[in-house]
Order: sequence, then structure tokens, then C-alpha cells
Amino acid sequence: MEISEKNKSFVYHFGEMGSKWGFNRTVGQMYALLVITDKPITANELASTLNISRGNVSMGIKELQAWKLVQVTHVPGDRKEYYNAIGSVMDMANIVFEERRKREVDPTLSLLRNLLLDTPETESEVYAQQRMKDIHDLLEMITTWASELQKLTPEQLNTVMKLGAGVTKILSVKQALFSKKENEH
Amino acid sequence: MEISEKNKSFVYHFGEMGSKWGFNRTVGQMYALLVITDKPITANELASTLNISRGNVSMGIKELQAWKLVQVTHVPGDRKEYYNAIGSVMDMANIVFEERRKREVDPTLSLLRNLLLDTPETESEVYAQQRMKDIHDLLEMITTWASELQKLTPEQLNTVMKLGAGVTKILSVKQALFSKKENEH
DNA sequence: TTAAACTTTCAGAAATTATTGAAACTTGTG
DNA sequence: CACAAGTTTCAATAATTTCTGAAAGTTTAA
Repeated sequence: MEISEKNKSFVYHFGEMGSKWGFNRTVGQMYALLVITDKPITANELASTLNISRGNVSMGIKELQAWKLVQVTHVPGDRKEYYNAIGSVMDMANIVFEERRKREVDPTLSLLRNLLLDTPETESEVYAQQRMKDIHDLLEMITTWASELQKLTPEQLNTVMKLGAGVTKILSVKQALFSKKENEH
Repeated sequence: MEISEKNKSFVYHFGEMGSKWGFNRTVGQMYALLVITDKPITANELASTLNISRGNVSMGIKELQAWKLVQVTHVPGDRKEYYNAIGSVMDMANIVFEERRKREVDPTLSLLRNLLLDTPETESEVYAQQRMKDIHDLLEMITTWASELQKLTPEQLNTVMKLGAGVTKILSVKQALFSKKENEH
């Protein structure tokens, strides 16, 4: 499979960034190639185009499938497996956020929840636990907020995003409208 | 420096997660220890408490300083350098987001901007460039939105966060209020 | 200026992670 | 069933990253 110079820079860049994003170089390259290519690609094509071993492709695909980022398709009358990137870029972003949350945040939240069950004894334990609680609360707030955002339809999301800092204006409208109710409690 | 069992789990957990969060095990441990400890800590204390070499501490501190996550302080009449974690947990989160953006998103945005300057020639280049544009636009939207959020005061942020999915309710209020104006255009 | 007290650097060792490629496995077909 | 066409596994190796510790560097103060 031939690949243009421009696409090459894109693919190699994704390879380099891959490690910062939680997967290795070749997985990054494979994914990039799958994203910018219209038609599905076979494992052998991936291996030859990227100059990596067939075994490496197999393991990389496995990982991308675990991330739910690629899909297998079949061409009738052809026994090979064809791969392609799943869904829109927005879908991908959602998947990446969710997977990263599972791997990078959830374990920490769960540890913190456990540690916070104990009552601190010494003064320094009180301080330590307070910092842990701060971190716990922040992580929880972020994940809650993120999952709320994911529930929005693309149009709603778009509106929210376009608001930007303008969100404060809306908030003041909201506060004006509902402040009585909120204060009553 | 003595460290309780609970704090040990926290510190070691941060060590393990560290690599997923963009720094290595010992840097994660050092940072965790600095966060949960009230008073500033010397480099030698870090080394002995965490059982790592003095040189490693020196390099780790350097990295945490590059991340703007720790600060040096001095105790009068003492030549040693004392380190402590900077600011509130919210400050830390902001710094982490910003630094990660710089390292993980900005280089990609800048590459994509360049690649998008060229006019695609073949049909497959058109497709590839469209995917790159999707990714570019999404990354740009996310970074813009994130920086808008960072501009909010803690109280405003808190209000926004508490809204959660309720944001859609506000949006409908907003749309009801301003729909005429927006449709007029 | 010297010496003590401290910090940083960096070459090499250790640990970890990624990659290859040959062998084992799987599946569809004649 | 036997074989061809494919895929996966995994032990060995390569590449990369982390860590150590001794040497070099820096700073303060007498």
C-alpha cells in the first residue's frame, strides 16, 4: 500500500505521540493509518506499509480492539480480515476519554474511597486525609461532569462548547431566575 | 521520616499511576509524599523515605519543577533546600491540564495546521485531509473550551460543575430567551 | 581561601517495554 | 480429512527508560 508524504508525517507523528497518549509507537501508527484511509486495510498491508512485523500488527490490533477503536470487517469471498477505524472523530474522542478514565482515574478513585473510610488518628494523618479527600472530590467532580457532557447530543454539545466563557452570562440569567427557590431551602 | 501504612499505599499507588499520567514511578511517589505532608521535605528525606538514590531525587525534583508542581523553600539558618507541593488541589489540576495540553495536544495541533494548508490532490488525499481536519477542529474546540473553563472563578466553576446534565435545562431557558435574536440573523 | 554542606550531573547498570519471527493455532474449502 | 490461507502466541532480542552512585559543581561562612 502506497502512502503519500503528507500522510506519512501524520502517521509518524501519531506514532511519536502515541506513547504520550497511552499506547506504543506502532499502535499509534496503525491507528493513524486506519483513520485517514477510506477503505478497510488488511493486517499484511499494515505490516508492509509501516515496516513492522506481522506479529506486532496482530498485537496492536488486539489492543486497538480493546480500546474499541477499530473494527473487523470481511470482504465476501476473501478470508482475510480487514480493519477500519470506528465511527466519527467525536465517537473516537468519547471512547478515548472513557477508556482513559477507566485506566487512569477509576483505580485512584477507588483507592481513595477506601483510604477515606478510616478515621485519621494523628494530626499529620488528618492533614494527609484532607488532601486525599480534596483529590477524591475533584476527580469525582471531573468524571461526573465528563459523563454528563457525554450524554449531550452533538448539537447540545456544540452549543455548550460555543458558549465558552459565555457560560457565566447564562449562569447569571439562571441565578436571577431561580435564586429565590435555591435560597428558600 | 516515618510514614504511616495508609500514606504508604497512597504514595505507592501514585507511583504506579505516575507512568500513566506522564511521569515515572519515583516522580509520582515524590509528588504524592509532598502533597500529603504538611511541612516541607528535604531531598535527603525524600530519598531515605522512598528508598531511592539522592541523584534520582534531584532529577525528579527538577521534573516536578518543570511541571510547576513543587516549590523550593528555605529554613533560616539551614542550608538545605526544602520542597513542598504548590497550591490547592484545584491549582494542581489546572497545572496538570495545562502542561499535558502543551505536551500532548499542542504539537499535534501545530502539525495538523501545517498539513491542512496544502490542497489535497488525489481522492484519497481529500479523505485523509478531511479526517485530519475533523481531528484538528475537535482538538481546537477542546482546548478552547478548557481554557475558557480555567478562566472561571472557583465559585463559577463549582456552579457549572454542579449543573451537570442540568446544563441542557439552562440551554433551553437560554434558547427560549434568545431564540428570536438568533433566528433573526 | 578553604572547607564543609549541600546539589547536580551523567556514564553505566538495571528494569521495563516493544518488536520480531518462527511455531502453533484456527478456519474454511475441496 | 488434509491442506491452504490466514491469525495468534510467545520466547528471544532490541530498544528505551529509569535508577544509581561517584565525581564534579555550587554556595555559604569562617
